[in-house]
Amino acid sequence: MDIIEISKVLSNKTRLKILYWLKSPEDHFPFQHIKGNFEDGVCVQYIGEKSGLSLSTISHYLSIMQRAGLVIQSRFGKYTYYRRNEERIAEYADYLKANL
Amino acid sequence: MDIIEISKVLSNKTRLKILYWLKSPEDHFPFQHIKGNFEDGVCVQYIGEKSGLSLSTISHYLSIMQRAGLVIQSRFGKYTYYRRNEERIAEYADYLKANL
DNA sequence: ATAATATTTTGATAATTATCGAAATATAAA
DNA sequence: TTTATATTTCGATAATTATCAAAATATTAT
Repeated sequence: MDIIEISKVLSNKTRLKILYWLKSPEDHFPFQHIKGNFEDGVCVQYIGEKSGLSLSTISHYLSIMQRAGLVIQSRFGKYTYYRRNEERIAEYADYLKANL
Repeated sequence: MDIIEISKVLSNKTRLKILYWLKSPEDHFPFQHIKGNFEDGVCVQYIGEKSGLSLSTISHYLSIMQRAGLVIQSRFGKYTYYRRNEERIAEYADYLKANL
């Protein structure tokens, strides 16, 4: 469990918001083409639009979030979906509680 | 509970070490002048020496750690002691568990 | 009062992170 | 197989953080 890597991810307002939005995508992302449910998460475009930052920035954010283990990426055709990695997120909080 | 502020503090190896050392000062700081116990924590010099960084850097680190609520400062004469703020630290982990 | 010691603050530069637009990839659609 | 769309990667610059040495403060000891 890399506290430094995860803390860096959490040191940014937009990344925290992304994590929050992905808790309940139905409430935060109005519609999505193709896959009607949110099982696999939300695609990069939508997250980008909602964030107000450029897609390249958001793509980069999501990749460091995934490297840190906080989200899970899955690609379907030309779309990339991201969803929370609930296990890891809970694990991190537990780890801090026990070791910080 | 400011996740960003606290995460920034935790995004640094030396600051994490300080938090760790302060868990059991007796094990990490061999002796201390004047106050024989560690009730009030450890003084800046010792933390500085152990860290290998300059005192000005460590003083600055400790002040942002205190601003974030993770340590408690107390001054006695010309010495400043720092100790962990266990309540806040535990609170933070709980907060992440519930809200991240 | 003066000198010595501990800590903090300031000012500077190096290193890292944020962020964009453009270019490159990947894949689907025509 | 060209074209259009989604995403990622690259290259650049702005903003923030890291870190030091020197100067300024605080307080004790002479």
